[in-house]
Amino acid sequence: MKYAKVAVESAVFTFDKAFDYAIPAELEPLVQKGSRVTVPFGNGNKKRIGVVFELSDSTDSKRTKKITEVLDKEPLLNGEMLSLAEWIKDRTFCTLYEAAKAMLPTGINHRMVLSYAADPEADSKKIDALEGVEKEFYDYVVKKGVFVKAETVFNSLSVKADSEIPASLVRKGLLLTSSDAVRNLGDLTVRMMRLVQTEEEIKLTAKQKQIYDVLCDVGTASVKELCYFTGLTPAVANALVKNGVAEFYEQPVMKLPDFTNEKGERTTISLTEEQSEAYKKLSILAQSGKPAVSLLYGVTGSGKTSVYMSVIDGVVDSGKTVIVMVPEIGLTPQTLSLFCKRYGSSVAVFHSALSVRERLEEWKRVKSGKAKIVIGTRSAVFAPLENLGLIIVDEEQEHTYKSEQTPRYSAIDVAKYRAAYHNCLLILASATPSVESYAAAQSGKYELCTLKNRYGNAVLPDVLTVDMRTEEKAAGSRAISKTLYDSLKQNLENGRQSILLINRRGFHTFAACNSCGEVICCPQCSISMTYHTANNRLMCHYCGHSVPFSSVCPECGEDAVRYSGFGTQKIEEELAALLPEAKIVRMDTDSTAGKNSHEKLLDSFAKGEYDIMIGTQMVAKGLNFPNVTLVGVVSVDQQLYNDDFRSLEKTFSLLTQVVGRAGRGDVEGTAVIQTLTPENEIIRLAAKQDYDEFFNTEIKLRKALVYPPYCDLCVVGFTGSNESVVKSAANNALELIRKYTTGDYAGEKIITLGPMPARVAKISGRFRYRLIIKCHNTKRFRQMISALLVEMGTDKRFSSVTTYADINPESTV
DNA sequence: AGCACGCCGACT
DNA sequence: GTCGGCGTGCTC
Repeated sequence: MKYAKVAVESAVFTFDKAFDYAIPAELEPLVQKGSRVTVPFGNGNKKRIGVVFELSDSTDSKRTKKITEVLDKEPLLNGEMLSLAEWIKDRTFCTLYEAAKAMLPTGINHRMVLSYAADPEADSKKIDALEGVEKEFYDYVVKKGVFVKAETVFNSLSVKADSEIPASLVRKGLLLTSSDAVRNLGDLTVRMMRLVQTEEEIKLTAKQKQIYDVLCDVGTASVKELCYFTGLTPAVANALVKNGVAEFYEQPVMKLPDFTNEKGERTTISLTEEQSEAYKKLSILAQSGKPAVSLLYGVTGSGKTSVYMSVIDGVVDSGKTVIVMVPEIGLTPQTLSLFCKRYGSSVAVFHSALSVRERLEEWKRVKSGKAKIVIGTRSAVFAPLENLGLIIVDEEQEHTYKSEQTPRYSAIDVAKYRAAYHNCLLILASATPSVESYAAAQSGKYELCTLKNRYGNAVLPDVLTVDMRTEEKAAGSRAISKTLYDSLKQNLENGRQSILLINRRGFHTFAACNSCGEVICCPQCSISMTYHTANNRLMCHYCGHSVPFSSVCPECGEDAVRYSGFGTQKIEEELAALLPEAKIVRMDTDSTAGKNSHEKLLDSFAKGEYDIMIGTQMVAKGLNFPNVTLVGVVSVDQQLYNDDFRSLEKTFSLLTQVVGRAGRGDVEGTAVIQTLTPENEIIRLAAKQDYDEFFNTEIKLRKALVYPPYCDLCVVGFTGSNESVVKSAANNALELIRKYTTGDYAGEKIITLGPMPARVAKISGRFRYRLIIKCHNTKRFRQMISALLVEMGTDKRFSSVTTYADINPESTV
């Protein structure tokens, strides 16, 4: 008998491992390492999906069950990926299956679907005894004559999905169940809605009328948009269609970029002396056949892309493959089209805006060896490329490279793992490297390549810092100073474009009662709600809860609730009033309503169809518009005085990039920064674009206060709906850590802070507490944290609390 | 996390 | 005497 070690889905960290299963003789030729299978698991032998990690001729376990089914003809994960999955489990405290799943495209996932059929051997007395909905349910299944999907029965009979009825019928021996792995595809299209012409008058409910009215106004809209504008659920849309008032139709979502030239066209890249020096250094490292990490530090506008494109040429020519990671692909269409033009169809894009099916197709193109260059966001680091020759991480300081959901991996750490495995070069590129990376480069751990000069004629823009405490505001505006207004107006008159940056975090349009002072908060989260002009509703950005805006205060009953603050929508309104002749476009990262994708908006902005672009941080990054000569930052303070240890670094990086956006062409640019604290050093350094001085001050601070790179941080988080239980769980964990460090883990040098509530203390009704541990991320330390998670996870007192650990999270608040 | 087993109270 | 409440323990 042969055996397989299988990582099983929906296991929990506390008992997760590769479980031994026997391979039945008939499946033996089909079961392979890296393939998915279904297996019976747990007391109920419920069928679950698993991934085969190893094959063996023997087993230590006494009771092995048998693999039921093999789902893949070809293995999905090779040896490298399987060991990488174990490495990720070890470092991020997830289950083996979760780690494996993170490496696969969403479209490839199966889900287990439950179906029912009548048991032919059922006791006829029990059948006769059925009544009501139970009888209806049973009769429906009998009528179908075959196994029928649970979901189908629920929908046709309007039975709720959590109904007890099927379970009871199964218990009585009347129904048989079967669960099957079904491929999770679809999502090729987005569901749109339009009205149908009808002769007859149809009576609509109040809610249906709302959707009807919106449709009358706009003609067509996606169901998602309709729900956003009305605050209703898709159920109301379904009802309208059922009534024959409207109909659904499907519209394809975003397309892959066009490969105008299949083969690609290699235009010559001319490099400056400085660039070609960096290129030579990187090429030697890339061809050395040894693993290496290099930090490519080049000021904004120094042409980092030209340098690493040249390195890629060499690597591709030597028959090897390349991964290029970018922070947020939707906002780098320019980089994207550059790659597609140059390398044609050997480029594959791992793009969050692609449909599930398109993602799967791209993944298969890479897996089959047809595509050799993968460009994409965080998950692109798992691209199934063989023979990797180079990995590039663009804007390496960006937080998007760290996953904040299970598995909580850092794509840069994974890239290091893969670079070591393939003996290849990893390039971390940035204009403002993270303090940790730059320190590593200085200590010689990374190879440092520096580009100090801006490319071509571009010069640093003038930076005006506006003191918002004393500065006069533009007429009728609360957020825009006269200086900024004058600059915008002048720029507009000169026929040039401007970008206005707004920090969204904590800087939204909230609603408060002018009579009693009550701020309208989300009932499930400890956060104030944001006013949206588009649908006149208050929305919670954490859980999505929304209510119509009302000026009557829920607390004191006075008609005195007003909204205020400077959200992007509010700024847009103010600006439109100030500069009525300007064409303004707004870009929100979380705006769901726009019919135009970011890419389209950016494209029309680049073509000059708009004069001013307003947006949140993402507009500051990686864009290159030669006609933009003015950049304004509405307020920098929220970002600067955020109480995370990285807030100075983030502000510096943001400001440097924003300032770098202005004047990339031949015309000198201007940047206007509005702040309440103009004396702040960070603002001065960013205005000068002086990274080195920033680094020198910041690294001293990190050393004095013991923060990375002088230690690692491990956040242990506790969430649950009962605050006092969550709190006592956190206290108990602290006790356990004390016990460990004086016992089994004596000598482990750590500093524990907390427990304290997270800054957003409650999300979706769940309270959040955390411990912050300053530590060194060693195997022994991780073993201690594993032990802690297991002990917390098995303690009955805390069964209602979820405990997790995250090493070096993106933020500690 | 699920899921079943098992040992107590409310009902036929 | 049976149904079903949730406390407890296990998962190859």
